[in-house]
Amino acid sequence: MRVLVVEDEVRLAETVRRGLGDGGFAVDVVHNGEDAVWIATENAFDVIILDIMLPKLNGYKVLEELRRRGVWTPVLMLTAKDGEYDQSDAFDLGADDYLTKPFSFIVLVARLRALIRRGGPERPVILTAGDLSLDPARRRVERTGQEIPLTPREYGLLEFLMHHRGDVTTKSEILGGVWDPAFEGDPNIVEVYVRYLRNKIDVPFDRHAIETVRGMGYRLAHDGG
Amino acid sequence: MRVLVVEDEVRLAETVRRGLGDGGFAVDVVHNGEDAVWIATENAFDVIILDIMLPKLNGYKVLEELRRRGVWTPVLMLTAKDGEYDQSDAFDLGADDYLTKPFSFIVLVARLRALIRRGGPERPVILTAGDLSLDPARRRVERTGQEIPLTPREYGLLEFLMHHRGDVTTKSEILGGVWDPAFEGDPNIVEVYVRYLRNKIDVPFDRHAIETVRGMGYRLAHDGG
DNA sequence: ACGACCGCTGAGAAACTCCTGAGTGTCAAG
DNA sequence: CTTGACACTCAGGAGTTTCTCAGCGGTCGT
Repeated sequence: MRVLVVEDEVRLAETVRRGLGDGGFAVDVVHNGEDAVWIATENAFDVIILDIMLPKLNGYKVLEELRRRGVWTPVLMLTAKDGEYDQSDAFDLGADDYLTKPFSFIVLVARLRALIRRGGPERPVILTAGDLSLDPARRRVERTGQEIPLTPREYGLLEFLMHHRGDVTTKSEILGGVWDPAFEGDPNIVEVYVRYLRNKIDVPFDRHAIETVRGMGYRLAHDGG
Repeated sequence: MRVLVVEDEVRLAETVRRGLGDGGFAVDVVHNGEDAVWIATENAFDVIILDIMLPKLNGYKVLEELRRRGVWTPVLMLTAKDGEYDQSDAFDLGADDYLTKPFSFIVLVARLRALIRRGGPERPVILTAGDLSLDPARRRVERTGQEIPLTPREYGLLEFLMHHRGDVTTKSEILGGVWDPAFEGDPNIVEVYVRYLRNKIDVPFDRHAIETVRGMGYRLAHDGG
């Protein structure tokens, strides 16, 4: 689940990044409106958290520009209580939800989930690979109807692989998409989590659902193993 | 897609190198301004990532010097937030885009793609030679729809030959393009890998897809053997 | 035909990648 | 305080890939 956070207050941005990261979201942060338009145009995020007060291009302009460019990713706007803009403006411009600062983190996550669940009409709500299924809205993974409990990291990894199902993804891509983009630890962590996942989702005596492509990365089979 | 990274912070340079490398870019890294001018003048890069704070010759001087020499490769500058230079200076001097450190890797790649796209016509996404096909995005090679698994080196060699398909490429060119430009080992390695490739991609009882041109080098036939 | 050169080949050493089990640190619940 | 869940680190080992090397055979100029 990829989230773009557009927020110029570094402290707040970091808090949100960490919190959502722990919640299993892959978070990218940009600090001004221009970058926001760029990155949101070039990448497919599941939801965008957009502050109004921004350097270079304020939140309303960003939203306007995105919609003009045909980017219909759900947007949750952050409005200040005392701002010059009225909250209802957000809806007028095509925001899908808004939150007044300061906000509770729990509320933020709940609203995000709701937005994602509503989602875009074009995106299938439930990802599947063979008899493996993953429901992003409920963060639930099943094999033949049987729930498989996963930790947040495991879930993040599986969701990432599901999105790229059939393609080889490199360890760096996985690190960038599932861990913090600036993660500087041992890349071996990917191998370790692939193993954890395999232990949970593989069918005994069957081949791995997650195939190792030596020297390249990993690929989740279309038929889920 | 060749990228030159000019960055003196070794850690950051390495991160960028690895990330872009996995993204299918051929990455060269230099750590100071003088080397940057030299290598960028002598080679045809598709885009240059240029840090401002550099030993010997700072980023602005490098850019100035390159333009003076008639090198018009698109340049993306990395500016520090607290630097003495203003970001708008970058545009004045002929930079095509800039990014403020610290930056998100995703943003970097998106900007690069955009720059390259602006710079020239899109390259064909899938390379073919007869019933051989190579998909750079998926790092996947097929013959009549049947996947042929290759090691990273074998893949690199085949991709190189595919790019020069129909032309004779010398052993030195291959060494420079597929191995590290500073490779100092036995050039016989090329012959060895041509053989490995032939064993995997040739059709039995047919002529070699990779033709030997004695005294010159190798040529990949347009019709793939 | 002969020697010099060039590319081909098989074997094996060296380097690397990935897997795995064990262990540390943190945090929250009991 | 203890326990357990989770995220992550680390080191050893198996297997693969990369590279080196030496001998062989074909080709070319003389």
